[in-house]
Amino acid sequence: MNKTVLDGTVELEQGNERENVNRLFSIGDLAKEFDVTLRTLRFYEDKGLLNPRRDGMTRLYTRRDRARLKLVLMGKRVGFSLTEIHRMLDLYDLRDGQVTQLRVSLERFHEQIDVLRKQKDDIEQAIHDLERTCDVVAGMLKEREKTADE
Amino acid sequence: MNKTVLDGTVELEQGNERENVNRLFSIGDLAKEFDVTLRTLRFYEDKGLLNPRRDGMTRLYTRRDRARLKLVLMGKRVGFSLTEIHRMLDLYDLRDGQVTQLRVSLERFHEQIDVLRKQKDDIEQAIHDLERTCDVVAGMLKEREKTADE
DNA sequence: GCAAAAATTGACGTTAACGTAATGTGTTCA
DNA sequence: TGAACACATTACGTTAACGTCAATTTTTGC
Repeated sequence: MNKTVLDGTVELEQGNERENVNRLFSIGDLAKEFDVTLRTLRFYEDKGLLNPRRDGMTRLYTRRDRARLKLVLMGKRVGFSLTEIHRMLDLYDLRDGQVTQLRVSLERFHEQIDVLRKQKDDIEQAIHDLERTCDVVAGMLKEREKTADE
Repeated sequence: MNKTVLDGTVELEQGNERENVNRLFSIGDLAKEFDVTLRTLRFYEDKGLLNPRRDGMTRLYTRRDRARLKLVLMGKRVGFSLTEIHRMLDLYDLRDGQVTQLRVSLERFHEQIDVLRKQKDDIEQAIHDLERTCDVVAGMLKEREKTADE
């Protein structure tokens, strides 16, 4: 069986590299891997999106933290705010159960899809307008060049 | 022949309501018509997006100002920043220009179209991602409901 | 001719998502 | 052993696009 999808990615459970499962990441590791700054990671922690362990003062990120980070970045890519992402992560964390929670987040996703679709339509409209404008300008150019030639 | 497209809208030239062509709008008129606040209109002016005449202190918006406002709001709708909109308005204003100017603005338009196309692609990608996620969550829901029934 | 409605100009406030010092601690390694 | 790193905290700065008073005029309706 696969590991839970809600950790961000579907990964096959395999026995090899057993150590790797418990691997810990430094803040720099994650920063490099996901191309974000240290500040960003600390900021996300501040906002409750991540909560790595500590070795003294130093942050130690587990594989689970890494997965959450992936989700955060994915959420951002598709246009969610950090606050929205936070709520969704909370939902994910209630993974021992509630069907209703899953329903809620599913609905959210669909709403967001609608938003994106509308944005897409608007952009298509804008492209269309600009193309038409281009036609007009091109026409003007032709005329100018013609009368200039005569 | 139609009025220039570069005013933002193509409107048929008709003789009726001759006065209407020179009609002036108060700041409140436009605010109501486009559902923006007075602050917004003054802000846009501050940013050089609009420049209504004055009757003493009071702003008077011409039909042209109104058309520009339309463009601004349309630009915002499709996700442009005010700065980008500003640049585009500048281009629109080059309409009595020389051939070379026309060429330049034509090129800018094409660049802008490319930008829009890329944005559109990004959004489409995001939509796909979200749809896939929806599938996954929907699948989980099915499972939960099933095991709950047993 | 006067109160109410509409406009005016400041100027500080707000939210999101970090950036950017400034300063300090702990480890490494040539 | 000391210069270079990686990490830490604190805290003010930034950008966009307005919101929100406040304190005054101006304009309009009756």
